[in-house]
Amino acid sequence: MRRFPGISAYFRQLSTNSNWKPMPGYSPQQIEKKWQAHWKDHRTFRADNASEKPKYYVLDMFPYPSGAGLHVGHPLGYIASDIVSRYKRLRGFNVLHPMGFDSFGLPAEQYAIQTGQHPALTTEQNIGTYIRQLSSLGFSYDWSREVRTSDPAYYKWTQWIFLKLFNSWYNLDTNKAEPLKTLLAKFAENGSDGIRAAGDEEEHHSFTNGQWKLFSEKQRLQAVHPYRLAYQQDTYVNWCPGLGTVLSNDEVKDGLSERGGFPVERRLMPQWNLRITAYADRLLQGLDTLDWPDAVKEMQRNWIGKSIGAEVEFRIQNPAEESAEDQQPTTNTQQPTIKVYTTRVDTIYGATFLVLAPEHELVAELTTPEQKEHIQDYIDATKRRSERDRMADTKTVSGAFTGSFGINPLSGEPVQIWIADYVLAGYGTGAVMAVPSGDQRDYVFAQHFGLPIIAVTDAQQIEEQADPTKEGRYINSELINGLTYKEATHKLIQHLEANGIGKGKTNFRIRDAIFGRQRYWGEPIPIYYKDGVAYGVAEADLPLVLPEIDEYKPTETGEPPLGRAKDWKYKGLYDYELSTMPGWAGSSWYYLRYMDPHNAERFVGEEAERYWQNVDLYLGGAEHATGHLLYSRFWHLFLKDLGLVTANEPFQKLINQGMILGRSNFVYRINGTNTFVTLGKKDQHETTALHVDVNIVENDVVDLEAFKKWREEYANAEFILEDNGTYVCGVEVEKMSKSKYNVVSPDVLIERYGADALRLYEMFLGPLEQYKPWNTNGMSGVAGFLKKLWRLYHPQDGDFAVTDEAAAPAELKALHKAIRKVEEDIEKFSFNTTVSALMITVNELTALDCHKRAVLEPLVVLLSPYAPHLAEELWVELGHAAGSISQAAYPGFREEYLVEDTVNYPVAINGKVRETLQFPATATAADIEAAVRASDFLVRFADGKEARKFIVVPGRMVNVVV
RNA sequence: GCGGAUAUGGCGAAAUUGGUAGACGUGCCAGAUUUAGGAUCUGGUGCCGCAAGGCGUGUGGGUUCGAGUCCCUCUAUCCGCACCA
Repeated sequence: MRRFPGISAYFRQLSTNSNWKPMPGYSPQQIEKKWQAHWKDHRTFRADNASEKPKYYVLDMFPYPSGAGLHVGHPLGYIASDIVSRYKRLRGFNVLHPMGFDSFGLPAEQYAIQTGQHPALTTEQNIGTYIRQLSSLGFSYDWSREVRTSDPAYYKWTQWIFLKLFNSWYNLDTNKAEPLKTLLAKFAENGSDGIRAAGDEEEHHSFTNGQWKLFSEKQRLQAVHPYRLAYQQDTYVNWCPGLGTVLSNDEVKDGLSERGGFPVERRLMPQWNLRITAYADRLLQGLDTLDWPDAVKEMQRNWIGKSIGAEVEFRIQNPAEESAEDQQPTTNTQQPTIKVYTTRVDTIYGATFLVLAPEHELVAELTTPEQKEHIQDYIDATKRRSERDRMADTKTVSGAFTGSFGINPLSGEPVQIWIADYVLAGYGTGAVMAVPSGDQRDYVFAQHFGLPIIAVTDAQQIEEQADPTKEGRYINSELINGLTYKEATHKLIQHLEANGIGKGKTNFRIRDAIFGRQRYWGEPIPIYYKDGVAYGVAEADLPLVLPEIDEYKPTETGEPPLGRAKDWKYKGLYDYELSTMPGWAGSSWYYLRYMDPHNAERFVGEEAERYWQNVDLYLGGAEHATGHLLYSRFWHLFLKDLGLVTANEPFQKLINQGMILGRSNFVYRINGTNTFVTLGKKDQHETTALHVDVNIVENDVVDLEAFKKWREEYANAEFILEDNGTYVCGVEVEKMSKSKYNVVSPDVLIERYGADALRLYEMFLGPLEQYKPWNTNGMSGVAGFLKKLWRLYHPQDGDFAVTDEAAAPAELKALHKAIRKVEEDIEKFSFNTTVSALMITVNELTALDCHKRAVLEPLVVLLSPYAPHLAEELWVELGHAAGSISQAAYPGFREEYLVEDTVNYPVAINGKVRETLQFPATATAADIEAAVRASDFLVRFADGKEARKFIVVPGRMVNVVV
């Protein structure tokens, strides 16, 4: 075989051969289709549920299949997870890497309302598009495990878990969820006495075991209901009239629905809830065990919002007492007290008034006749203000005096009782003791309404604003004067508890999760009503299949769409619950179903669950921080309590991939004309910037012919060009969206450069977790890298020509540098530097003109997670079986190849580099010091001064301190 | 207001974790080859300067022989929460 040096082969062929063909080269389009088909036909990436190998579970947050398909931003995380999967397979792990679809959701239903097309149909089509696009990227998913949340075989188990929640209660003594039968046993034995359960204590009625025995079935169920972990209750909800459904807090942004942007209002409605509050503390504790981004953990901590403080009861002063001057608080009277919650009980002597939420139940009772009209006006005004206004307006001070007084339980002083909307009904007790000296809101309120402000520590500076400091010693505080914060808090809580006027108390901000949507396209809640009481559908009757209806709107009477289902009754007798589950129901446990997706007997087989346990690496967007990621943890903890899962947490390591932003291009139309002026000259005219489709722009230069064809109105457009005759666009980075014409489709890029190039480029773009702009220009760089790589294996005429010669030291060094770097970086999930390392290696090997198997075979293995199609192709050309590269041995690096013969040492005086000296790599620090001392280096630069010390950094540099 | 992040060439970025800042890629400049090139190859490219040299990692300070990296200050941008007592 004759060899020509590289490129000239083409031209020789051209000139000597009249019927020349294009130079054969790397053609990803053929290679990629071939290998994708092979992987699919041979089920190359099927994972076994039993193996000698250690398991590794890599999961992407599964997508909602939207109609628009994927743009280049979507696959970013999928590419990273696929690289990890393939890498871990090479490192000897049994890898579970599945994909599925979160296929219930609002867009398909909105589309159905508009067009009458069944959401199942739309969803099915969209999933088809997604699978085609995902497959064309060459992901190593085990497609046999695909799940879809809208599949009855899947949501059967979503409903099953709901019923488990419905049939469980949370025992605070054992600190875990238990089946209701343990509760029923307690009722039968001691009645409701001594039961400590999660939930609203006021809803838990008290009865004796004797009464329990006499209860009817209905009475029993009613008594049990408030203990259930899935329960129905009148709840203030975010009602969205535009969508005709309630939304969870994380589906509401700035008072508008996240989907659709419709206004949202507060409304009291009967709702199904999940008692996530029972798990608040455990959800908080568990965060410490997780390898998650700090931002997400912190968001969850804030969302849970644990605060440690105290509840204090303020007695209400009788009108009669006012004159009687009865200084001895009589605790035996049954008169109502006002319970407040505070995290700063130490400041109680500074509590100079009380503020209740306008919705507080005692407001009516406390309002004196003189104040009645005033208070009613205030309450009405509050109601009129939407939630949104209330949030936006935190500056205005407003409130109203009830006319009544309470008594500060420690100072004994009477304090005015006010209402104000800065106090929230839903948090704590809906009432606060106002300490103007220590809390800025109270301070502003006190100033505005002329209420007293009393300093409580000697360190407080309160002339202009409240001072919440915990420094200093207490003053004006009889019982705790002279004490520090810690001592005072401790002493006060003891005092309160001893006198029955308060107690230490921990509060959480997190609310129970509302679990019903008045919508069609979701899992039916498996509940039916008999005699006005909710019953769970029997397990044997699951799944409760979503019935067909004629229209996807609410009924004329305002019932949810399921009210339209004909003859839809349990056992033909009982009405079903008409709301469906929220979007997050199916996604709260899908990671478990992947472990054993076809199991018809159980939500996940016991053995499969014990083997896979939980997700080792979870990739997805940060937008799910307080929604999906919290709900999943809650469900997992619950399943753990029932002994149904093994691991403590569902997702051990989490990475949030950053968004890829669009790079929008602009053209500048001179106002009132059809003339467009290039960026460089636009300042000479009055112009309007218009988005131009990035697909007809190359390196920010518009293809003017394509531009004229792009839109009819531009067909006769005229242009003022740069002096070099091109039209240059303006650039801005924005979110990718159709309306900005900056969407880049992966399909087009795969067509042109291949999936391998796209995968590499997305990783090369920058750190995975960062937001970064897309720029198609860069694609040619990685495409060039792949061509260069291909040419290492096909140095002439495009023929495969790898030799069996022994590798030279320089070649081995290039290879092993890459092996080490690639391995180090992928363990840190640093994909961009990994790709760079591969590029450098190929550049080096090209420069060395290396075509040797000893180097190129390990290189293919190294490459295979990143550019799997090309790697498979080369692997087979190297003589291996098709599809076997995923079982190849991962090359280990050998230190000895990396050792340098000589090392260049920059020699610096006082940190300033003066000269570079060369030493053998084996030289020790002492050798180098001696050599520098012996050289004329010091003589030349020391200016008569002596070297004070030598700093030799092995392999790096020498610094002489003078 | 509270919390989390980020800041390095025209652009995306790298820096063995305290040791010659700007690797790799793009873009740009020059050259080779080609009828042509959105092809391929070679060289150059942080800024100022003809050069010697000087200056350079958001700002200002500090520690150190030596700081993109550690400490303090301030600023800007992004994200999340927001009257949570």
